[in-house]
Amino acid sequence: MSGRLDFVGAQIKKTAVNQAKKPRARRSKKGPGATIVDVARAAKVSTATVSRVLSNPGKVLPATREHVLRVIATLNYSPNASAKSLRTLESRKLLVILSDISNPFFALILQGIEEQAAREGYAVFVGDTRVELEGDTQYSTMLPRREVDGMIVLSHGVPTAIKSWMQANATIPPVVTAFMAGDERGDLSISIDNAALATEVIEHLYGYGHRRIGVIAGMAQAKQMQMRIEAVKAFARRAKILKDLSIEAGRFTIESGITCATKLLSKVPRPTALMCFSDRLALGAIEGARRLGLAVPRDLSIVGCDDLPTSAYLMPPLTTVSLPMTDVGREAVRLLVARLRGTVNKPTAIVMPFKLMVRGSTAVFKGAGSAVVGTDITTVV
Amino acid sequence: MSGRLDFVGAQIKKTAVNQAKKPRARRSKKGPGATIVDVARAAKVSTATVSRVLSNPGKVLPATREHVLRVIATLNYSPNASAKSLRTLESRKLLVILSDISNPFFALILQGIEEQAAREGYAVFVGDTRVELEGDTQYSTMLPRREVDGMIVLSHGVPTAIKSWMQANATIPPVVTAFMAGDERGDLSISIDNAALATEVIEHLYGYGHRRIGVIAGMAQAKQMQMRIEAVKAFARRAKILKDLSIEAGRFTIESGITCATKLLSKVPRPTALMCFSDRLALGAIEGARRLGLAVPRDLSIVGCDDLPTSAYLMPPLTTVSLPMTDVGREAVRLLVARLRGTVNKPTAIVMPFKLMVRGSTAVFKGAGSAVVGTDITTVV
DNA sequence: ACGCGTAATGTAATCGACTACAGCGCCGGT
DNA sequence: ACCGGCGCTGTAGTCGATTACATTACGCGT
Repeated sequence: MSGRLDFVGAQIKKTAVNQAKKPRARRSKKGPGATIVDVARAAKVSTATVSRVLSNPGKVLPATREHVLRVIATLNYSPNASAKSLRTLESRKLLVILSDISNPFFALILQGIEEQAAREGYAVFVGDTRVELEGDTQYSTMLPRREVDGMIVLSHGVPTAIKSWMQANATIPPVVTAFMAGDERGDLSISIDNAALATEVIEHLYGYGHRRIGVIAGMAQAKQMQMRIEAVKAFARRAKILKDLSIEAGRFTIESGITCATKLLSKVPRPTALMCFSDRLALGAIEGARRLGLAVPRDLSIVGCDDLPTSAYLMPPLTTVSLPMTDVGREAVRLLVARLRGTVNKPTAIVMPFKLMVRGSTAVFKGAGSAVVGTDITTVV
Repeated sequence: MSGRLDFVGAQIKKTAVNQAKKPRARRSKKGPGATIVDVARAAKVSTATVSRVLSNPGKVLPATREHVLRVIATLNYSPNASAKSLRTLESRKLLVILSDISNPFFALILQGIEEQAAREGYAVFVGDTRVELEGDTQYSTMLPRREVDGMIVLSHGVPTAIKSWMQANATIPPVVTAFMAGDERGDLSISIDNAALATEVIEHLYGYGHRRIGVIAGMAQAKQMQMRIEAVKAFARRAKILKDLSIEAGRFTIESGITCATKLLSKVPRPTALMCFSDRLALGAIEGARRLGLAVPRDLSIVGCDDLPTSAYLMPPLTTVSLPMTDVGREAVRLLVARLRGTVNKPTAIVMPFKLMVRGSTAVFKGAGSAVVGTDITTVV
């Protein structure tokens, strides 16, 4: 801190001569790859021509082009990607950071990303931060190192290393956040209206006559979960059921769902409905209820969120909120690529739709401890 | 085809002079990245020293090292990955090819891969071939282009482009196959004993008294599925129930499970048990049975395969075969990295264990059309 | 015949980091 | 005092592809 520049270790010298050039021995038998020089030599053209054949075929005489292509095929040449990106300053690779790839929620987003990226000619890296490992993983260096042209963050926060790197650059960084909220969001974002979502769910439960409602929120520190919680509380306050609202949080796992449900259901009087902020939590909640001898939806209504492909096939089919995971992934790539192309150069927030899917896990509440199984009518698959 | 080398498009000339060197203008204000030259200049050392500070710190005087590190921090320098791999001929990246990332089976393998790769200092690309798109995607060029050092194939086949590239090289290629069987397998493989697996499942059903058994095999053309089918048939032949064995195949989706189950259950006499080659198929089968008014396991026993995290929480909890997806992923990376390091240089096949998890979806068959719900005893969670 | 534009190709600088080799300073031995 | 050796640094060539600029050939108009 108080350090002067007391550095003296290095000495600068001009060293002498430039000895007779003895070019270092070229590796005699190279491994797999033929290089552009090999091709040029074999085809008796210059490397420039070879390069043009591949990236600018119009500028080359058809006869030449075909001849070169034939040589390329013969030598089984494929251009070295590192050399190319070194020269062109772009890698045509994207990085996706997420917290748990084994969670189908993220896997579905990733699928959308991968699909669209492939379509746009980009390859995709996956960085799994394994929850809460947030921040400074090896992945945060990939953007500054130019290993990737851009990145998409699905995790619960933009790594701090990236944030500072972002601030160093005046322009909008090539980073898109998906499913984030508020301050956590980057300049480019794809998200949903978490408040509206949560409101719609609790309205559904309220409309079914539920007044004592429990909320299972995975990872309460995540901003988007806070927004949902706030919305739920706001509704409850308006509906004057705030004192009967209880909230538990943990992680986004089935086990956490069981634990939270168990806690919530041990309250007296017991909640008649649980809203869970993910389908996995809901699955856990159903299991927790089962262990307490409660039947869903007879004794307890449960709502999930995400609408995973399997949720419609649970017993009972899960009432949940369908989120456009795959579309969000695709949209994130579109936005990112637009930014990379320069088409987009100001902050952009895209909000995607959601849809409440009323299925068999919620029912109308009919007074003390009993309910009528509701509405197969509204069921959607 | 009959073409002589009639190519004359290119002319070779020696061109004249080498004009006074006017080095092209260096871009004045560069984007994000400081380069090693900038660091060297700012630190008043050579680029060699900077490079050594980062990759061979022992060879640099501590005072110098710290000084350089300080400059690096100040300039926010991070080395350019392309330049590095161009020089060193390694990228420290791996490619994973799979057929459907949204399938938790693959996602779990990928999780293991990613985790181990990160530990070993490799980053991971995901190539989703979206089933049957097999073969010649953009991903097959990544190895020859040296965009990645190695690859792991989880899909239903090694891309042909890779195969031919592999043959061009004498050595064992840096390619590991996982969950493949027989001829499809590469020189380096991680797999399970599909025959033993299938045999154990059908023995379980047979032991419970089932004689009319249906098999739902996703993607029958995949070698590993054929092996399971063969094993099942072999057992059935020995047990003299071959004529009551029926097999349906489709894809590895819930919908396919429903379809296949519907077909199998419409036979007369109806099978009393279904063995499904994945948990998703099993979930579909349960749904198919439900639609026909059959209760599981009372009217029908169902066995899955994979043991996805959610399967234990279905109603009824699914009897299935637990496969070590995550371990397979980890093991694949270990093997691949060993090959890259040269530790492994001959064909290696690792066989991983599996475990039948008897839960609530199978029951003892008691004569015509009724069964006793079996063995919560054996239930494992 | 001459000049000039244009199309096709070649030449060589360049991207950024790594590293073999060479230079220099210093210490200890004789 | 001199030499050898070791330790730290610097110099410059190299990895492979791209591309600005130079060069040449050729066609066309006057």
